[in-house]
Amino acid sequence: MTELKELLYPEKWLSKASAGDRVAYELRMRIIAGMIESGTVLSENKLAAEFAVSRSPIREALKILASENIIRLERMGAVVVGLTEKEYAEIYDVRILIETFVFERLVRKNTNELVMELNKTLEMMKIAIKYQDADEFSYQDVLFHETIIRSINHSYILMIWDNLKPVMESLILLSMRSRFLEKFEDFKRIIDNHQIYIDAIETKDRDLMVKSLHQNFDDVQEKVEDLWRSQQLLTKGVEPQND
Amino acid sequence: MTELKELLYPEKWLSKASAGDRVAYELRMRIIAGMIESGTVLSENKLAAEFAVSRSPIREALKILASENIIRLERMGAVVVGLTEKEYAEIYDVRILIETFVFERLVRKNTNELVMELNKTLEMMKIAIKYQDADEFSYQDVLFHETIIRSINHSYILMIWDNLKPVMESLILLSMRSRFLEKFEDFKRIIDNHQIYIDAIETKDRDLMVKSLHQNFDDVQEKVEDLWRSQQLLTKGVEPQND
DNA sequence: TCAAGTATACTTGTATACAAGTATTATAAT
DNA sequence: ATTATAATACTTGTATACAAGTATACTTGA
Repeated sequence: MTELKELLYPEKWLSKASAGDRVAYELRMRIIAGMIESGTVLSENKLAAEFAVSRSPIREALKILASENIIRLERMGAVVVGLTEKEYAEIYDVRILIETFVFERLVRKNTNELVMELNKTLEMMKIAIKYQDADEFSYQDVLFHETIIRSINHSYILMIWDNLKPVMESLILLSMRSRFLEKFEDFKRIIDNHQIYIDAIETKDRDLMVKSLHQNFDDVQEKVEDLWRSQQLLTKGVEPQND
Repeated sequence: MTELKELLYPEKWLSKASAGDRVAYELRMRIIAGMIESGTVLSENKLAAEFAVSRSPIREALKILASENIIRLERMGAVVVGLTEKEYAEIYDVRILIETFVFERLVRKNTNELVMELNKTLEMMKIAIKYQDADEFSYQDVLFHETIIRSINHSYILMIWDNLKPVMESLILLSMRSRFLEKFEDFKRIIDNHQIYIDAIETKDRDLMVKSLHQNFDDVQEKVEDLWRSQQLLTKGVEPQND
């Protein structure tokens, strides 16, 4: 059985996580990065051997990934679904959907506290760029959006975010890591765009918000499409499976 | 330990379900019906004894309910959150959100097949009323909306529905059961309203759709608020807990 | 009486064992 | 050679055991 070599997911983010969560985080990264091909059938026993844990945490991890639509639990084995262009577009849809919903709530609220919090996070992002820390940058980027979503105190919108967040986080991590190597100049634009988002919230300017929201997603999307294209080369023979 | 007396969730819907799923379905019904008060701390061991199964399926059930926001998994014990007026409004929000999204997709598609399917389901609902079968009526009602949502083939919108559906199903079941006893005349209006929904899809009339959608939710909401009021009397001392 | 420490009865997370079911492969009969 | 049947090597779901951690109650000391 293959030993667990290198972790894609930042280890320091897992300090308090259970074995099941660790496996879920790591498997998710591998699937989204294309290291595990679409269509692969995962066996609980094999995974348990590979990750050197028992079946209990593996089952937990598979349940989590299934709820995120990354794998499909079938009678025999968990089938990797992965993210095709279709899924990227769908994630995009849902993000637009919930963030515009949140914005509609925000325009009727006092956003001073939120704006302060977002400014803080934005400063953190700048520091992360300065020290070329892609993981820290990704963390703050995800936190930025989560802060906005949490601010309206809507448990069912938060539920949607909770389901989407792990996949988003993985996408952003992979996107930012490669960008720090290849397209470092992108980050100025990303920072600017987040500033526009803050301004939109502060001035309650819907149009500005939508503009920056789309730009923001395109920033991740663009890189992600590259990612997907390179995946496609690896997995060109695999049949896309739909229900 | 208390033996499992009477099941709130229809047994025949559980034919293929695992023990964990059964427990989840039943616990969900009890929580939503107010039989288990908000704030109650559930113990895995006690539940295992009560449902006469081991801790494994209980853990599975608690994970499911936590992902639906019905309970909160804490360090010691699972705390019942339940549904207050706030949560009802939030569920309503999300339903409006996803069904309007779905409708926007539908206006650009051929909906002949869907409309036929919906007509079939509507006929089923009429039969269920004729034979005063509240559970069957609820089943078809939930199916009606699920059919619409599935029709656009959007896995991430479906993901949201999958998370919302069990709670919706429970709400509708409870609502319809009491209505069959008390307000039988409501059903004509409900049927009419579903017909309007179908017409809206057929003619791709946005305004008609929104109108019927809101009416449809109000139909459940109304009864549900009664339910909540009666719950409130039972649990008036319990502090509502928010994070 | 009250504070501090200790014992105990919980809790969760993980490992392991087993039963029941399902594919796959091998064997036997035509 | 092909089909039917039986053996096997998987699979999942559930029960149980155990370790480590946490709250509660109890005891001991002043």
